[in-house]
Amino acid sequence: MRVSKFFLSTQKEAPAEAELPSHKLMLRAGYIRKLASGLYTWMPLGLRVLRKVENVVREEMDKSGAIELLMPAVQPAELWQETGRWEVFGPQMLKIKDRHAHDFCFGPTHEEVITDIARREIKSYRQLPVNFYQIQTKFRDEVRPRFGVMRAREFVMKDSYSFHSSFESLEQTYQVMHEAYSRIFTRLGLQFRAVTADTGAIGGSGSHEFHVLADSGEDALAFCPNSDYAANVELAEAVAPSAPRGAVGKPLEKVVTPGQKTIEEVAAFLNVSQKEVMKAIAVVTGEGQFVLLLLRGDHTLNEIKAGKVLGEFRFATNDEIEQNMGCRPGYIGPINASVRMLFDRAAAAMSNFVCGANDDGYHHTGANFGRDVQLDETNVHDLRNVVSGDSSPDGKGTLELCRGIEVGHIFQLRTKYSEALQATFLDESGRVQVMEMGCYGIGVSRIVAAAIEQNFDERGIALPAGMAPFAVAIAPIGIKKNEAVRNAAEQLYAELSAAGVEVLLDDRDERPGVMFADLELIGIPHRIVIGERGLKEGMVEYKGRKDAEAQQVPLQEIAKFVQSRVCA
RNA sequence: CGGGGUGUAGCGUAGCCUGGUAGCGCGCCUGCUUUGGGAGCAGGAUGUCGGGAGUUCGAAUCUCUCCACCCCGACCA
Repeated sequence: MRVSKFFLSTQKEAPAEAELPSHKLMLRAGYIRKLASGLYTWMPLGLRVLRKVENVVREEMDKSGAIELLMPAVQPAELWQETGRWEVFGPQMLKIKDRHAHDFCFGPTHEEVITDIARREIKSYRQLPVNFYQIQTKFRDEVRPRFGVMRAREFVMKDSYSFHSSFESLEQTYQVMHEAYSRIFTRLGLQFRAVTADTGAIGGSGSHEFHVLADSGEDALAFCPNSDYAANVELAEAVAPSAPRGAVGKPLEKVVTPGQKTIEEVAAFLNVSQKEVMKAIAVVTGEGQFVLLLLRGDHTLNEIKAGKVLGEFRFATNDEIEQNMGCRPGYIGPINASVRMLFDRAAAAMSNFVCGANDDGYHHTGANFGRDVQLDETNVHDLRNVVSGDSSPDGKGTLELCRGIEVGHIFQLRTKYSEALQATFLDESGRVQVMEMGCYGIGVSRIVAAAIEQNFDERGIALPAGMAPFAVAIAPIGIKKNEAVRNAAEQLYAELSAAGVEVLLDDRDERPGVMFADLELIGIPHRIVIGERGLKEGMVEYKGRKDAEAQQVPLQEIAKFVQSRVCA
């Protein structure tokens, strides 16, 4: 491709709207342009990158035995009503009406449609297992789209759905997909980690998320460096402290703590560590029950874990706290509280601790279970987020935390959708059985942003070879004026093109600095500079995008030289 | 949806407090010069100052209102 025949649109300064490096760079490099919040045009350059990702995904899916199809983006309400998700999915689903006022949605996902296909097409165990996939545009009306295509409303997703005659078969395909996903992210040159994940509302027995590791990631991940334990912090188990609870050593005292409401303030005021303060969080369940959740002061509540114990819940309002506790938030505590209380495992192991006295402006010190607070073991649960240094649930060391961008998620759906939509088949003995299902998603467009988040420097995008928009760029200096330069550039361009290398010839006759800056910004992995100076010696210059220094290569050898690097 | 913030040329911004001719850098167009790290000189084009209403002799500036966008929280690939 010649730059003069292509469409580059680079900018020196990033629009003020962008925050993340990947978002800024994608805008500056002309990969994407925003149409509206969460809606982006993939410009020619960015589209090439998106297609690279799609192709790797497609190849590996095909290799794994999955079969590609393409479902409509617009789906009728009836199907969603059958599974009950028309209401459940909520405002995240873009609902539309056609000219006959019939309800449709722009598909946020395709379980309903594919299960409808399965129930119509699959009659016999002989047709199972089967794994369908598509690469397609989804729309989810995100509460807060952000970070460019990282969390867009319209995005490209690879979604696949497998159908099985038995759970064992589902587990097998699940494993195959796990391996296929690992190959995909490896081939794309990404640092990633697979973690066990919360299945959320989808349910089922197993779920893994694939995360591209990046400090800007929205998810916190816990992993054990000594074993293969890795889990989303949403799910990672905080095991009970191994040390037994300390002995009662102090008398209970009520101390004045005027204006000291937060754990930080109270700990500093009383000159104790936050670990010695008990945190009380007031919530109200879906049934309207007021509940106090007790955690160690330095820990944070894991709302998903709490939800598993309580069901639906929300944080209590200040008025509700005053009504139930007789004091303002900031001073609530477990002593003499006549409300339901749930203790985190670590909180239950505290002794001689500080807690709110349920009296405005007062806390207790020297509080202890048994003497001051009755502890029923059935009220002790894992309620908190794990922190770095916690024991690994597999007992093989301590946990570390890192951040990740979720780019893939695989689920064992079991029969949730097949049952609702009556996707059944006849087994070997002629009995009607409900199909087992798995589903597997990859955020294709998100991968582009995540990859840039992991591969950039102060000069711009430095994508791994497998994703770069072009493999090689030729930058001839003074192409219009200098015939030798022009000929050498044209010849090399023809030679590399003929060899099947994706090569970009910068024939704009720009100044060197402009070409270099653009080629580095847009993320071309290999650059060949052809100038009058070197040409006199029969040399051209090669520089890898991540190299510190350029090197001189004889013109005669440069094609082979660069090809070996492109393929490497 | 709650909280915070921003809207001035394609991009980045000054001006707003204290009302009076809308400015700068980059980019764009023309010409000449220049060609190994975002060139120089000269000339030029581009603004419903987010929309509407109000106050005022006069509004980018003050008031109200709507809208859009961004950031922080609950969802997800």
